[in-house]
Amino acid sequence: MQNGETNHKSKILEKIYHSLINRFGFQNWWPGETKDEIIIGAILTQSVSWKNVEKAIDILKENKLCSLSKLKNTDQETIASLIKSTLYYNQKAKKLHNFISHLEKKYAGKLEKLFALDVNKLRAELLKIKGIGKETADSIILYAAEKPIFVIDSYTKRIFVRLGLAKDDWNYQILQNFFQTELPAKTDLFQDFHAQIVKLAKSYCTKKQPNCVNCPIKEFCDYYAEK
DNA sequence: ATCCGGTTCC
DNA sequence: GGAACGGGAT
Repeated sequence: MQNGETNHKSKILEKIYHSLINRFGFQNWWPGETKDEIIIGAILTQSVSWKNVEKAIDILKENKLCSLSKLKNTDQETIASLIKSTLYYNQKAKKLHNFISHLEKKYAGKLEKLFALDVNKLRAELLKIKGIGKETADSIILYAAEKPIFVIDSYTKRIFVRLGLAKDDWNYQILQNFFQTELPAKTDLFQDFHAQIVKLAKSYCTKKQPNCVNCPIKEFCDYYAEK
């Protein structure tokens, strides 16, 4: 049985999530896209907005190159030239190749083989690839492999520090443990919760001049209470 | 702590 | 036209 404190936080998280859903509706993230596209998107979106990524994905699609097998046979310079909109295009072209060659070497190029690993092994495996950090690994696991792991990003940290549920010095791992301790390990829930967080961060809980008055979860928020 | 180096918002 | 955006490697 859980102690009172843990149970209390679970309840608050649950209320927060339902308030978000009530305002924004269920966020159907990465619907209808292939696993390849999700992985490519997860790498390309590092440190840039999704707008930049969409442009690059569209161009890759126009060139019939938006799959891992196609990118495998495309040289880095060509890939880089097509994904210019994602800022660090040379690095990212290399990262895409790193992912693909790791998959080739250890999993016969088959995602199903890689994704057959359990969550922890899969994460460790992804983190071996140069260019795949925690957030990218977890995004791939949650949205492409469809296994329950809670994705942390700077939005998550900003929101939950403002709420008063997290401390400013919590690192990625501590933050992730917090969510995974307090929430049931459901893929659907983790996928949508993260999407709701992104939605809130962009629409209300912005870095500068957040729109607290109209925020759907202001009633739970220390930051709002202190204003 | 700095590099990477396009796009968006003011 | 300049700041802000913000993940990963080193």
